[in-house]
Amino acid sequence: MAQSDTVDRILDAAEELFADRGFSETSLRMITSKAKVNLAAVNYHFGSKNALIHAVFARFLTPFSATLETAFDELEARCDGKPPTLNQTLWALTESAVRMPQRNEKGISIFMRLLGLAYTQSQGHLRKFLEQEYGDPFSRFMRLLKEATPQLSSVDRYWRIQFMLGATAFTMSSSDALRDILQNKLGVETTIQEIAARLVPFLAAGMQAEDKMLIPLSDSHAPVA
Amino acid sequence: MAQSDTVDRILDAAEELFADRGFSETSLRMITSKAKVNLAAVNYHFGSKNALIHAVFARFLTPFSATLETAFDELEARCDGKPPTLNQTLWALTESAVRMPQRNEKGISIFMRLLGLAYTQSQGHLRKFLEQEYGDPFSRFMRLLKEATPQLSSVDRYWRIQFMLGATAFTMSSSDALRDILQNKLGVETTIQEIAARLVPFLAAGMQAEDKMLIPLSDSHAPVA
DNA sequence: CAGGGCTTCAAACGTATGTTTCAAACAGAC
DNA sequence: GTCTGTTTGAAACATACGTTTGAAGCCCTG
Repeated sequence: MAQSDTVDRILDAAEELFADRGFSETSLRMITSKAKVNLAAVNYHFGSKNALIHAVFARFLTPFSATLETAFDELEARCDGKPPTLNQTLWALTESAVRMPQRNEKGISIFMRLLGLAYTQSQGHLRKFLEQEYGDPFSRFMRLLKEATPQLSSVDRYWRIQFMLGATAFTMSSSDALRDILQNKLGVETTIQEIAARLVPFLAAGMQAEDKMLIPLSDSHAPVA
Repeated sequence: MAQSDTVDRILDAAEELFADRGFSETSLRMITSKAKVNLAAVNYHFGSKNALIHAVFARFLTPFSATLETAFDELEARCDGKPPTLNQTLWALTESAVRMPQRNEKGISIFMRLLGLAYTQSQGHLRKFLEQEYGDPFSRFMRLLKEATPQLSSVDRYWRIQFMLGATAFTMSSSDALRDILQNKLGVETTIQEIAARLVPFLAAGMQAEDKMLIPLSDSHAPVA
């Protein structure tokens, strides 16, 4: 450790605590004591708690978005001209995520949980930050999805993308807990790769569902009270 | 207003603020000032902030779980003997939710968001409360899902249920924001009923997806770093 | 109208938070 | 070794929080 590793220790501790407890519920004192650094170190190195949150995301998202862009480049080159299929697009994303160099065994699942929290907790500053810094690869992914599902109307596609995001973020964000439950109930071990292998076909099938299911909701029974 | 409506005003304000900002991010002072009641009223009427959170959930969930049990009763009666199909089960749940008497125009979507938050934010006390008070209808729903998908292995079913929960909780939990985006981008209004009408076929299709997609993830490219 | 149980109110309490301060410790260059 | 800029340290700051207090107000019964 030629130069101080204070910054990394703070990031490690913050990442884990944020993932476990959310942003507002994690205090700087928890972070600094877990990281075994002085309380003031966060404000010294990052400026503020919000800036620390941004840094936690940036440490993962910056290399990830680069990997993702490369994967999309390769995919589009391989398909030259023709738009990639839905499955190809989803797998490009999934593989990029799974193949990211991971800091520890928790790796990707911690980060999925953080992404889920970012989407869920209102935290306006985070939303703005992510949009600003990583809007491009996201837009590109959206464009690929659009080209892969030309049969869908814009509105249908929009909602189904939200459903995919939800299933993914939610599952990955609690995958540790879910894996534990599965382990206890059915005695089965599950890797994050296996979860992805189950998730992608689920998403693809939902995305390509045929019917819109226009059964009127409000008229099928007499209204209540 | 024969007797004071303080309790209801607090519940209304809390419900909306919790849905907008989350639990930790909503202070009692925000709630009481929005409800135009004294700060101490919350602790007087409910005992604590956590108890207020429980009360907000109970006000909706108690009648809802009753409605849901009835819907399941009717469904099982209609199918006498044979297990209800996946679509029937999902629609029984959805209709019960949509047909709940609603306090205002936001109605169900506020509550969906709250349910999503309950699942997402760690809030141990809430988890415990919900499990204890409303675990039965939830277990019944799970049993129906199991009987409706006998072709799935326990493990597959387990994960796909998680995917469904995720898509639902996530979408509902941010449905206001999503609707706003849709409104701005495509100029489309969307009701919660329409979202449900799009979500259910997505879930059903995903739940019944054929293949397990056993493409090995790690071998399709050279590993990174 | 007098009394008593609810309910409201303003104020304060203790605690926890994010942030700032400023002196001490440290590093590398000369 | 001394100096300079960077990093750490203990302590304090101001603020916001959930909760408690005790007096005042209210409404109904007798």
